[in-house]
Amino acid sequence: MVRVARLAKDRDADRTRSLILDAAERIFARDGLRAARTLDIASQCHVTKAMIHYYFGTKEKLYQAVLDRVFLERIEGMQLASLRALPPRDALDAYISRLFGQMARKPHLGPLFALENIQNDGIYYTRSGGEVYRVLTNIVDRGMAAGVFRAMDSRHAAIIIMGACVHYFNVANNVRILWPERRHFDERLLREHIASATDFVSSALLMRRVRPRTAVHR
Amino acid sequence: MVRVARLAKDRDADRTRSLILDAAERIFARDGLRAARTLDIASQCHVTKAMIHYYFGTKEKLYQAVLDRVFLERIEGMQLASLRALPPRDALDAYISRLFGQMARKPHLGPLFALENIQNDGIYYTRSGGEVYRVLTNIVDRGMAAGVFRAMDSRHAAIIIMGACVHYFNVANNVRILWPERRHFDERLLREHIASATDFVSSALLMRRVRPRTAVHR
DNA sequence: GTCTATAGTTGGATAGAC
DNA sequence: GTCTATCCAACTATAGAC
Repeated sequence: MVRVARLAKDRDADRTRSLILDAAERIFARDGLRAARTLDIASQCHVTKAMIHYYFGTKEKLYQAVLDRVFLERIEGMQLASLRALPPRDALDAYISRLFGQMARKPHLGPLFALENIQNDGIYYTRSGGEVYRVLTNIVDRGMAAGVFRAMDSRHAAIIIMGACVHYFNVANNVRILWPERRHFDERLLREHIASATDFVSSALLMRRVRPRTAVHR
Repeated sequence: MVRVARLAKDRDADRTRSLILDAAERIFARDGLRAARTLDIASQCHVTKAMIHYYFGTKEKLYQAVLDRVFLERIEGMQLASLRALPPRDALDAYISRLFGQMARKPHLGPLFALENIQNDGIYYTRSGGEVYRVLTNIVDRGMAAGVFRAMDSRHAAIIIMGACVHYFNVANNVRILWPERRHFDERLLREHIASATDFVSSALLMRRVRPRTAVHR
């Protein structure tokens, strides 16, 4: 190691802390808590491992801090309280739109939550993360009561809708399965997915009149 | 360690090999390749770590063997070739039904594939795993051509449908978010999910005539 | 606040007896 | 084919200089 101590004027506790959180968020979103390496996190943001322990104590506490931060961001970004007040169709549209707004800004959030659910049963997030699901359940229930959504179990509906929206991000690094001509995550594909998923969910839920087709083969 | 060498008559290479694969499948489905511990796998099936290396060489090769096996099971269980021959609606029903048949038998398959996609970009599975998606794409394309499915990009549709079906298994260990009265994965919930998801996907895709509602509030 | 150096532990893999 | 014992690399976390 030839690196020299950073100049005093370049030291900034808030900035360093936030850089570590940003890097940790990306690394944890790929590796999960157990497989993530503090060295990977440190070198991604050009600090030393010691800094992680100086600011966060342990890897586990850093992980908790990461989830606490994204949880706050999500709660603010989704504006859940306001959704409960909107009429069901508008609330559904707004819910999905805000959800995708967040995922578009940070495509790794899907994997981060997926790993947390699978590997840790959501114990680092669930504390109050369930609100995101419960608001969606509420929207579906109100839509059914108002007669604008088809009848179905709203809790299953919430999980299915969420899956329809977020699965894309879990397979995003592997899209060459379906798009061999593309090797990586792509801005245009993302926009297409958002449009498709929004449309898909609406079609599944909405009671709607369809203009009769001329040719129906079965 | 007080355990004594197993009696010669109780030695069975095929059985041991298969026990290791079973245990590894479960552990990898929770931890992923990197975080999985060979000691965990070994103790789950009451053999020693040494046996894993005797039969499979390295942890990575064991992981590959696990994915190769589930890949074969899936290909056989899905009977993909036959699906290409069915009319679109029947093919879609059969596809989803067979998919859920496999997931019901092994609920950890969802997490196993999710981790593989997120953490390894599918490189241990994709070799030919894309066929499962491509058949679904083909079904959707044929359904649109026949006028029985709504118009949409079939590749996005495939990803969305898959997400609607499998997300449930990723959050299954965390269902107390929505069902506080239940603490664990549950047989009845699974059946409900299968029914809901099947219905959801059909409603989203099918061109159908809906009988007019009497009261529509917006 | 940031660095280097290192302690302490875990875990993948191997050697060799039975 | 299965076991015990052990090697060694990788990793988290700490100590202490600047």
